[in-house]
Amino acid sequence: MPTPERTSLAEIVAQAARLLESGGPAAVTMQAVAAAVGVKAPSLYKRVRDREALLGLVGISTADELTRRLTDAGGDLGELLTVFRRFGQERPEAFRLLFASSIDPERLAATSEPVLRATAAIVGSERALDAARLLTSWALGFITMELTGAFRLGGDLDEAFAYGMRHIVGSLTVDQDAVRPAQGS
Amino acid sequence: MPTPERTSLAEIVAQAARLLESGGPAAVTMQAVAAAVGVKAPSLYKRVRDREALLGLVGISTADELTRRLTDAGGDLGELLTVFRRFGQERPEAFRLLFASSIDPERLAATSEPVLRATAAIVGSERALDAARLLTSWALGFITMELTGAFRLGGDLDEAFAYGMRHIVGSLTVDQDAVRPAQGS
DNA sequence: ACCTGAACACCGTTCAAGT
DNA sequence: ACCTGAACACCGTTCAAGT
Repeated sequence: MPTPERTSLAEIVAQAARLLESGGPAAVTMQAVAAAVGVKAPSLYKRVRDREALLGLVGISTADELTRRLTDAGGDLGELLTVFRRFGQERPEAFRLLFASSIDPERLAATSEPVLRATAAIVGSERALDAARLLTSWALGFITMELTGAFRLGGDLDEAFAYGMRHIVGSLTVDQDAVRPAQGS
Repeated sequence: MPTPERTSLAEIVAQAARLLESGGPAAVTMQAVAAAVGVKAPSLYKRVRDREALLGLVGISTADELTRRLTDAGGDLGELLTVFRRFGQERPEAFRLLFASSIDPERLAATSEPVLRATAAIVGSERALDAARLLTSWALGFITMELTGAFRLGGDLDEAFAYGMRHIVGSLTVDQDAVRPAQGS
């Protein structure tokens, strides 16, 4: 005789994400997730293959949320970069998970899309991919170091972010091969 | 009556690093490390506070190794970036650990030193820190995405790296405030 | 002074048994 | 058809007892 469902996959993923953000990956135990959705641990395996798959689903939902924010941000490159950074600050654990685990290529492509459109408008579709990778790499590295606390030599981080943004975006609007190097200091 | 030492802290850290690289963080169990150095798990606690502290020591030794390579690389910025990338490719797990966990600020300062010297020579000591952060962020992000396999939209990664390097290094030799934007595509 | 077996708490996962 | 208790393997860590 059928038993009524006491939870859902969506709720499981949501609670796992909540536990991740509040206590890091170690806090996402199957028992803690089960308790959060009002069920015992073995029941989770009806909806999820194992813990790794569950974390993968959290990663996917994180990617989708980021995609939504980027899409809503409009086409300005500075705006996109700022939204990206703010997302990392608001959900540091989810952000780390997203770029630590490997995500489904199609989801990632969707996340890249707003950035690609913005770079295409500046450097043309030919160079849009390289430019998007330049921007994404820099922002990812900056946010990672900011979250890890690797920026400990002092200085204003907001200013450092603006400095980087100015230089990176600026470099796209210049034909690098035509730039004559300035003298030192 | 004293018992002769059957291992050493250095050997423990070395074996932990070896296990990390060959099987990821999950392979670094206290039992596996103990077996690798010829001892039982409880004995490790004579030399290491707990597993987390052991991984911290692996991180420190990784930072020191990276510092050594960067110092030996000379002062050319492109050379430094290439050495950085190669290190990530050779020791992906150690690289990930290094930038995931938080490392002792002094060790990190030592690692930054070669980069800071190189940027100071180009933009002056005033802006050396911001410039070093720009370069390090970009390289860290690029390597992270390369290792995770996030670059799946095709294209030549060596070329993408060279593209980024050209633009980032190039942007340092230009006064961004004086650059007039080019028109789109 | 270092090493170990035994023990404990905790976790992921499986499965037979319940409804 | 979903849920659970019981069980298993495995892990980190502690500690009394060995040498």
